[in-house]
Amino acid sequence: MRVRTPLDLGLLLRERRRSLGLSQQEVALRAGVGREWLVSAEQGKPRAEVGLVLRTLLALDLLVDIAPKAQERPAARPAQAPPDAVDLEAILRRARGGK
Amino acid sequence: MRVRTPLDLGLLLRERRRSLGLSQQEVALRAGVGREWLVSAEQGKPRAEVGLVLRTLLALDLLVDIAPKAQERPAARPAQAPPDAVDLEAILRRARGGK
DNA sequence: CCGCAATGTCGCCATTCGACCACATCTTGT
DNA sequence: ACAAGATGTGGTCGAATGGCGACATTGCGG
Repeated sequence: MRVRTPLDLGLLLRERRRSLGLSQQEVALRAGVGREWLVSAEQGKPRAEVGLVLRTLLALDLLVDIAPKAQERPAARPAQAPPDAVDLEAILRRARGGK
Repeated sequence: MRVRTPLDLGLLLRERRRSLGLSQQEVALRAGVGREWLVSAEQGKPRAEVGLVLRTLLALDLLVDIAPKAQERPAARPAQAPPDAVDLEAILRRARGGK
């Protein structure tokens, strides 16, 4: 599922927990968080700590994948090669500072 | 990229920002967070707020996908159909309480 | 060599978090 | 009807958050 907001996250958590037939108590225990925390997390609390969130997802056997948005539509082939489509500065900067 | 811990998240954020040739300042501005926050987020702060994290990912055009861990290896086809593979209770519970 | 932008730290401070306990509902099974 | 479990809510309390301003470094460009 695609997650864009804390709300999405909450719904996902709840649905997954249910589909596994677990109680909030059990999940909270496994994830090492308070039951009350889980309650608000499932309700989409935006200020929950990422650490706890990740632990919870893990406890539910959920994998998190993050990737760059697919390239903006190629628009049926670019007419002329965009002259300054590339940010030279950026590339150089990256090359220098690059790991 | 697969994200399992706040550390992974931090590295991802940093790498992505760099590959886009943006400064922390710019990203922070776009995401609506403090620059200092971004600094620690990129360093893997475990207690950062999910809300801010999601906003930042969005500001970097990153998509978050969460899905159940791939089924445990089918082990070359399960010998006999697992008698109690399904948790009846869970299913019932779900059916009742279901949205 | 100087200056500047980028990155990291630090302290201040009002706000909020998260664990825990107690209660209030609801639902379900007996 | 009653006991038991799940889920939500409210309050307490110590601890940490995130934004901001001020600096310290570093690296590069001119």
